Amino acid sequence: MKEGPDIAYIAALIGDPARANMLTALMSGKALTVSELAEEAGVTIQTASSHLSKLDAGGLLRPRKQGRHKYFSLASDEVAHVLEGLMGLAAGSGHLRRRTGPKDAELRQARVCYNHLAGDMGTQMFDSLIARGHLGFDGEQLVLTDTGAAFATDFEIDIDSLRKARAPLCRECLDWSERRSHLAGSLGRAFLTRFEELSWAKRDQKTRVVSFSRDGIRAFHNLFPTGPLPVGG
Amino acid sequence: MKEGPDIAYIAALIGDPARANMLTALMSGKALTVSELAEEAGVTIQTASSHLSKLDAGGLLRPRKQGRHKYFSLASDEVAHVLEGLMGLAAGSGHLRRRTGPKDAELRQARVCYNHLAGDMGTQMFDSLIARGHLGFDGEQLVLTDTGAAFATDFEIDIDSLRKARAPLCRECLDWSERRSHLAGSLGRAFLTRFEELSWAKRDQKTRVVSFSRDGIRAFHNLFPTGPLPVGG
DNA sequence: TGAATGCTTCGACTAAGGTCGAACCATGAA
DNA sequence: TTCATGGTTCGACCTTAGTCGAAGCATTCA
Repeated sequence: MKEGPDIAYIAALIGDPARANMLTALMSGKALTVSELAEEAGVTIQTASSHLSKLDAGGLLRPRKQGRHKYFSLASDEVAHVLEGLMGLAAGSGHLRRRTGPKDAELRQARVCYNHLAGDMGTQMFDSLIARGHLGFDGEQLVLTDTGAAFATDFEIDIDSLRKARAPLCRECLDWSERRSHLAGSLGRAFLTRFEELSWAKRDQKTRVVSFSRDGIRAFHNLFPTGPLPVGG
Repeated sequence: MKEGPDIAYIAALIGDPARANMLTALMSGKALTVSELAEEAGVTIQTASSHLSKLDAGGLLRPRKQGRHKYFSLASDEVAHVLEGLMGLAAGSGHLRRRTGPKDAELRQARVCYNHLAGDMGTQMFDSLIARGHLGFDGEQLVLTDTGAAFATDFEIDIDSLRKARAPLCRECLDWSERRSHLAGSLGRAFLTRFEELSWAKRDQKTRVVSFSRDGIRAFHNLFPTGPLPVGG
């Protein structure tokens, strides 16, 4: 009995535990099959199939058929963005899903948040970029400075083509585990991609954990120092 | 069975139609009593009370007692932001709640979106500010330019004190009815407040409709022209 | 053609939770 | 105190929808 978009319909879609698990899994940015998502959600394949068709009907997913597999990914950045926001609210109200096993600690250290780096290392990177003046705020809006553009270019990230794309270059993303910001947007993704290219880190396929090698960690801290600035730095 | 925040819990809270109606009503930014929210949601007071205590437990609301009334408002900007996002997804997937009555048209023209102006006039204002160079993008990040700051100051908006506050100055907000951007953030609110101060517009108490007077519309279009720019403009 | 794999559909069961009437508390006014 | 009003709590009802077994398509491979 009212005006406006049916927010309850979408929220109810996300509000089922099994479906929420699937969506969370898809936050990694990867496309997953029905059976993988069933496993992820802890339900049988039949139920998963039913859930996925509902999510699809709600426009939250993008399905693709390949042979006898059916792959699902999130429909858009907007969907991912809303999910991020919900995670923030859930973490804020102290509703963590569970705190079992070692995976949780790893997740807090470094994980993928829709293709960019989140967790402790994500916020470290963010803080360092801010401290060096590579990122700045214009009235709380996150912007890439000139030195920041040069820095990224040095790291072999093609800023110009990122700027041309429709997607936001840099966005601030609130980290649910740290309750602090990290870098999202196409630049955030580009950084993570470079880390993988350089074999500094690789993503776990199933858990969103990002594991850095020893050399990777060293190089990372070298590139994104967090200590006191050197004079003139 | 997983890591991370319990997104399903929050989404399920929003996912009930009655609760979603209440939250939508609170998007006006006003604090409402239990009975008002019950009316808004179309349920009895008992059920409303039960819903509200759940929403409160989930950290989505901020309750305040005054005498024998109990007022609820949204807990934070973050909550409003997530709700906006959900509206965008719902509108995008074509799930409008209903299209009855004249209210819907009025809502599309001008409405309140958590204290800033949305709808057709909201996007007009946004487009005009962009076209005049008062707002700009830094890699798709919305920023207020120097001329924009001067423009706002001329309109008797105290930019400096807005900048000092924690809240973002200007944010891009995707409009569910227009599928285009309008201006959110503290600057967006300041503009709407000025419109009311100048009696250009006033808000309907119950429906989020913002109705402009004839003079108000004229002044608005004068201030935010959308046609071709005058030479040298 | 047949077998195996991946996914969908159907139907029946079950549990969760939204709903309201009725009674109960709290505040404020007379 | 007594009454009226605003909210909350309790209990019973009942719809909704998540769940899985079983059967049915579709695709690939031998």
